[in-house]
Order: sequence, then C-alpha cells, then structure tokens
Amino acid sequence: MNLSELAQHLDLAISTVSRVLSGNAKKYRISETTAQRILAAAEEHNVIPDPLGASLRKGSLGMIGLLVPDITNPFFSHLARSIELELRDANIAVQLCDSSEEVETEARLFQKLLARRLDGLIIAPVGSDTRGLSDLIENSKMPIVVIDRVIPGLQIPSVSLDNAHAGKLAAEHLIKAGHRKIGCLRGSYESQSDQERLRGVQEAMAEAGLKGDDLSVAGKGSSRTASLDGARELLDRKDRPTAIVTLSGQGILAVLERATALGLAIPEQLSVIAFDEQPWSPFMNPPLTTISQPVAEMAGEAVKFLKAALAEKSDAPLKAAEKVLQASICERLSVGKPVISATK
Amino acid sequence: MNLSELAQHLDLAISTVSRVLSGNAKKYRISETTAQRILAAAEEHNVIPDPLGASLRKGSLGMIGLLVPDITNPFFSHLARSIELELRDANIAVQLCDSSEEVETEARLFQKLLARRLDGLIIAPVGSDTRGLSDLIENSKMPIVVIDRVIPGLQIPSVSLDNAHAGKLAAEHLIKAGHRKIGCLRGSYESQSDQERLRGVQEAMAEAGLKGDDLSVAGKGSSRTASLDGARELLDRKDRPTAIVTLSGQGILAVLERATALGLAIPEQLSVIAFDEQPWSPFMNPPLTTISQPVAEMAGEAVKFLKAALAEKSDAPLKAAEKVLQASICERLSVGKPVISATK
DNA sequence: TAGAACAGAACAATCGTTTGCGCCAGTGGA
DNA sequence: TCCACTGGCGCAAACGATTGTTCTGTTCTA
Repeated sequence: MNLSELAQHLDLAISTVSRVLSGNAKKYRISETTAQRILAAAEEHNVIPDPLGASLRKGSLGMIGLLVPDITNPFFSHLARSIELELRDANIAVQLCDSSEEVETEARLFQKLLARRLDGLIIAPVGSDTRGLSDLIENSKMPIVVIDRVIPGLQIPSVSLDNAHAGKLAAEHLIKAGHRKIGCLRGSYESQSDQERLRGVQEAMAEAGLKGDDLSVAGKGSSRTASLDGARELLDRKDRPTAIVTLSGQGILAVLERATALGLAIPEQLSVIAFDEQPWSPFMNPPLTTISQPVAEMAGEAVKFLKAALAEKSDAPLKAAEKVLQASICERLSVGKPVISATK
Repeated sequence: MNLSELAQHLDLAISTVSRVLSGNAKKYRISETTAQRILAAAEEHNVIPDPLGASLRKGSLGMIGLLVPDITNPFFSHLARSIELELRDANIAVQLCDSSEEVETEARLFQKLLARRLDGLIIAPVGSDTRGLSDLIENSKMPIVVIDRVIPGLQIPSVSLDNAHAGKLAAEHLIKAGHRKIGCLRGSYESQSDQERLRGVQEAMAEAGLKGDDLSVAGKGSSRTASLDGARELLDRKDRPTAIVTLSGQGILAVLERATALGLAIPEQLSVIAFDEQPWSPFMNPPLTTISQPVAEMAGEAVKFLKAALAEKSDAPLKAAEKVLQASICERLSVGKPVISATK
C-alpha cells in the first residue's frame, strides 16, 4: 500500500499523509488529531513511503558506493564494516563492489556506480596506474573519497597511510636486529602503497649505509600463485636475503609456505615482517612481527570526508583534503638475528 | 543531462530517445539513422538514463540486500565476494549490511532493507532464535534466500551446511585418534549452526559409546573476550578435555591464546580442530586441522535460488527449496594422540 | 486511384513522492 | 462590519524514465 492509497482510504490528500509520514507534521501545521490518525492507519496497513519516489523527487538516493580491491582481504573487510556502521546512523546505505584487484574491472565498476547515480563513493583504488581512474573521477560530478591511496594531481579528499614511513619502520627494525640483506615481496605490481612501502625500506637501508643490491624485490601479483612465485624468487638462491618484508595482503603466507618447503627455520634462518596485523598474527608459527594500520580510524576519516562532501552544494568543485595516518609495528618472534652467513 | 533535455536538443520525443538508449531501438522500429544520431549525441553529452526513473516505472531497483552477521569473518567476506560477483553479470547490485552478530540489530537492518524496497534479500541469520526474523520474513513480500541456516516452518529457499555432519566429522576424527574427553567452544550462544555442529559431536560420541559428561561445552559469545572466557572455562581445570573443537568464527584463536598461556603444547597435550578452513590455517602453530565449508558453492546456490525467486511473479507465494552441502575435513598437525591422563 | 499495410515517431499516462503555493474557515482587533 | 491573520489542508507541478496507443506519412497492392 502506498501513500496515495492510504490518503484515499483516509479521505485526505496525499500531501498531508506524506508530510506526516516524513515527520514534518508540525512544520506544515498538520493538526495533532490528523497526524495521529494517519500514523495509526499507516501502522495498521504497514505503509512505508517508497524511498524510490522520494529519491526521485529529492534527487538523492541515500546510498553510496564502496569500491574495494578485495573484500576478502581483512583490511578491506574491516574497512567495509566500519564504514557501513558509521553511515548507517546517517541513514545512508552502502553498495559493495569488489574489483578483484583488476584495474579494468575497477574502471568498469566505477562506471556502473556512476551510472547508478549514487550520492557518493568511497574507493580504495587497486593500482598506481591511476590515469584511467583519475580521468573518470575528474569527469564525474560525484562526491568521492579515496582511501588507502593518494591520487596525484586530483582535487579530492583522501585518507591514506604514510606508507613510506611504514616501510621504513619495518626495515629499521630489521636493520637494528643486524640484517644487511633484505628482501621484499610485493603484491600487485601496480599497487601504489606497495611501491611507497618499498621506498621506505630503501630509504632506511640507504640511511644505514646499505647498497642497492642488498635489497631484492619480487612479486608480480596478489594471487596465491603469483605470491608463491615471488617467494620462490626471493628464497631459492644462494645469496638469499636474511629477512623478508611482505608488503601487502597475504604474501606472508607464500613466504611461510616456501620457507617451510625449503626447511628454513624462522626466525633462526629467516626473519619476516608482514603487512598487516591480523587477529591471528600472534598465533602463527612463529608469532608474526607485523606492521599495523589503524583501519577503524581510516574508515572514520573517510566517512567524515564523505559526509562533508555530501553536505556541500553538489555543483561545488571537489575539495582537496588529505589525511595521512601512521602505522605502528607489533614486535613478536618472527624477527631474529641474521645467521652468520651460513651460505658463505 | 537527462533524456528529456537530450530529446529537446535533438528535436525528438523523449520516448524515442529512451527506446534507443535502452537498446530497444529495433523493437520499436526506430530508423537506423535516428538511432545513430541519438547514440552519438548521448555519447557526446555523456547521457546515461537515470536508473531512478527507470526503477520507479519498472518497479524494480536492480539491487538486492545482503545481510551478514560479520563481514570481517572470512566465511562471510568470501560469501559476499562470490555473491556480488555473480550478481554483477545480471546487473544486480548488492547492498551490504552487517548486523555485528546482534539479533536486534539484525531485525532493525532487516526492516531498513524492507523499507528500501529492494528486489530481494540474501540473509545469513545471526541466531537460532529466529522467531522475530521469521515473522518479519513471512510478512514481507520480498524474495528472500536464507544462507547458512534453515529456518524451520518457513517456506523459503535456503542453502546451508549439513552442520551436524560437519560436527560429527570433527568428533569422529578425534575419537579415532584416541580422544575420550572432548570440549567444544561455541561462538554466539544463539548460533543455530553451532548447536547443530554440537549435536553432531554428541552423536559421534554416543556412537562411540562415550557418555555425556565426557563432553564439555563453553562459550557465550563470538567476541574475543567471550571466546577467551570460554577457552578458560574449558582449559583451566584438572579434568580438562584432551581435545577441543571450536565450532565457529575465531574461537580457535582464543583456545590457542589460552593454551599458550597455560603452556600447553599442541598437539602433544591438547588437540584442536577448528571451524572453518582459512588461507592461513596451514601456517598456524601448529598447522590446523580444520573443517572446511564449500563457500563458493554455497554462494552459487544462493544466487541461483535468488534469481529463480526474482523471476517468479512477485505475488506468487514464496517457494520452499533447500540445498544442503557437505563439509570436509583438512587434516594437519593440530590433532594427536591424547596424553595418557597426565592429570590422573 | 483508393485502400491497406507498414515504418517511424510523437502523445500521454504512469510509477510514488515531495513541496511551494493557494484556498477556506475561524478568530481577534479596529 | 471589515480586514488581517493564521491554523489546517488540498492542488498540482515537479523528479526521470518506460511503454501502450495514436498519429502521420509512404509505399505497395488491387
């Protein structure tokens, strides 16, 4: 049953019913008796104003899109939960899209989200090759918040991690433990955060007086097999690094798998640090030293930005705003002193 | 720019533009030239029909709701990803809702989803106390598929795991290894799947001739602290079980944490089996023996049911349909022979 | 050459709300 | 008595599409 039927049934105008049901009764000076009558009837017949009509009229859907590379990645699922929770109170729904870490899929989904004319969008971009995405974003008049990445040259709000600092944190910890040869396992080749983290590692090594060829980097994808290939590349050789940093996702699992296969003891023969901290990190074999991101805080900032953007006049130009958060290190048992060159 | 503006600009009727842009040009015998002209202009001015108008007219939103207890739980995030992926091809969007494993929140969200007049709903209910939910579902005329649970007495499609069988699988494995005293850590007290799994464990024990007091059960919640309390209840006593089955979620982490604190070696002094299989299960300390659910398959079946329900006439009664899938066991190193009663 | 048949496009109703404005009836003041 | 004011509500125009029906020309047939 819809408003007009209810109105007819009560012998009132639709407008009156609408005003009462949308909670604007007194604003429009509907008498208390009439209001109660409508409320009671609505309750009885289970009448809820169809948001579709309202959306059409108001030009706002009450829904935003959330585009993530992989909802299966705990970082993003935590993000999604926090975001949905926060927006719920503002009566804003969240449409979920998963780009499977594929740049083209991401672009396609972005278009779909645009076509749906959502009120806004929170996107955690897949890759660093943000040209395509950058164009799409610029040509869209939709409030957008970028999370987990900064897109250079784009005037939009973003909340991200200081990835270089995070990488540095990991490397400094290893260097302090005595490591000189460090390996890094990238996730997707295109991931900008991985690149930044890598840069942080390089900086730390440079500051410690280590040369470029003390660093080896591998990994061309975030799938299990790609990660395993990368792990193999790092570990299956004579001059293998004494410590590995896995820069994202579940790369750590590949490193552990390969190390197990090679019979390498951790941390005696190989030290590892993993991005990101997970509930099970303390229970891995060995308990993992990890770099931890403030996920909930990131979600909160993103929502704050988004709400601000939604409050703006829709034809106002996108505002730039940048929030950069810091990672921290969780020290456990997966880092030890390097072996005295057992391979020499 | 919308269809009517474009129509005006081209000096054509809105209807013609609409027919072309919705791909029904030839069905309505629009001439090739006109069609091309419209297509070109639409491209140039970036005109996409607003789905809102279309939805209003067609009475369908092209979107379903997905209501899960905890998107952070890998089981549900995998589910979400599979579902979103499959529905994407049918041009159906997914709205995500997370009930935080709270029955009241779940009910509230359910109402919200109903109010949004989505095309359908896939719900993985939180608890076994499905009375409230059951009423809500019955009174709604929305196509609904229940996943991960069967709601008794309700004529709607559901896809679930044979939880009793899964529990039996775990218990039989332990019994075969020689265990006589088994403990189970529940997640939420209300979780129906946990109860079923528990029933399976009991059955297996009964069949092996074990008595009721050989089984101890604990756990009143899925939060970390609740799980820890449960783990403590099971492990901090003289006659503690020689083996533990964690019936859901991340209970296994609590057991590991408590076992570590007590200095219990696994599997020498304590055997464990965990629901569910995870990517990191092989890399835990020790590698975990787990019960694995066919997540992707469950998602596929749910989507199949949902699509069927969407295709039905909307005023047709909900059809019952039930798909029950089987779990399997992944044997690793967390199960061993029981200690010869070190506590005797 | 009239009539049918058909291609091509316009008309207008419809989906369900929201909201600016106008109408009517009391009430109080002058 | 007349006017101004206000409380209470209805009217009707949006919002943006879809689609059954109708209208106008052609072209083909008899």
